[in-house]
Amino acid sequence: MTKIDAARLWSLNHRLLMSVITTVAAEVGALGLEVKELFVLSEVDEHPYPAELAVALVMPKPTMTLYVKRLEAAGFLKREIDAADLRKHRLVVTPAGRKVMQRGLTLLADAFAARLGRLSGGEQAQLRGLLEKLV
Amino acid sequence: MTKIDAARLWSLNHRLLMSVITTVAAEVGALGLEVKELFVLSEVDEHPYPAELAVALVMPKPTMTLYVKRLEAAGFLKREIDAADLRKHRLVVTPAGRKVMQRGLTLLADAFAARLGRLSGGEQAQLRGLLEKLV
DNA sequence: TCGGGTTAGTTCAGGACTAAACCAGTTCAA
DNA sequence: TTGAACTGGTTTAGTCCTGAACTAACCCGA
Repeated sequence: MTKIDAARLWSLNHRLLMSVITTVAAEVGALGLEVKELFVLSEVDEHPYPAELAVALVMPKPTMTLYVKRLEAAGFLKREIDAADLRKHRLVVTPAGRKVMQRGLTLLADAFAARLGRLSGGEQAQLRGLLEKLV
Repeated sequence: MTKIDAARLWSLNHRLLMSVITTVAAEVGALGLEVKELFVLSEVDEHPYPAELAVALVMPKPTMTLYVKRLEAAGFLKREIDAADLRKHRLVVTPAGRKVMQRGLTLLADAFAARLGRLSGGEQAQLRGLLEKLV
């Protein structure tokens, strides 16, 4: 694979993602959160602190502060002070948050699945395996 | 593949792209353009009008106006009025623009290739085939 | 040849994002 | 047990981006 081909590949991938985001934006918005907020919410279980989330999702800390604040205001998230380290804000997804999260992820997955539908089951598994090696 | 798995797959992919962007941002910036500007520039040959570019790259028209303006100011792009339709601005990549574009794409491709290096040649070909079916 | 509907591109105002600076709590060497 | 260096998180201030509204040019039917 030549270098320019790799760039082309990258570009293809980027366009795919942007396109999927814009198609679900309206429906996800109806749930009361933005697509990016949905991504944050969906990683809280795995990375329950803002700083960890920022690293995991490749975004600056102040941005994460903002998202957490919004999600908390919307009642999708709660903060608790970590007894072991008083600087840390342990994040907990509320029941309402969990419900919205699952609906949102379903919407997103449906839109992506509409694209994935062009692939066979075996190909989907392949793709997953390849991406996991890359990240 | 369940619905949540599809969302997970999407998330993996997104993270990969963001991560690659941030790693090349500094080097590409040294060339005198932003990563997103590079993407615009690289599609000008194929889509020589701002409106077409906006659709192709999945971004709003006002944003495209801004990028074209910057690229033009930097001397990487020229506008010509289309004789057949006076509303249209036909875009032409200048020699300087072409040089920067190739260097930028190489940087991007190298960064992506560094990730791709984790895959065998056969796997890379697989990935390419899968993504092309998806877009 | 008029005029309603459409498209290309821009402007502007307001919202989204983030770099820099900051405060508070933790850690650890002296 | 200090205090210097570090980490978690927020605030501020300013930049970047985009939805809405606009102008100019095109198209086409009556």
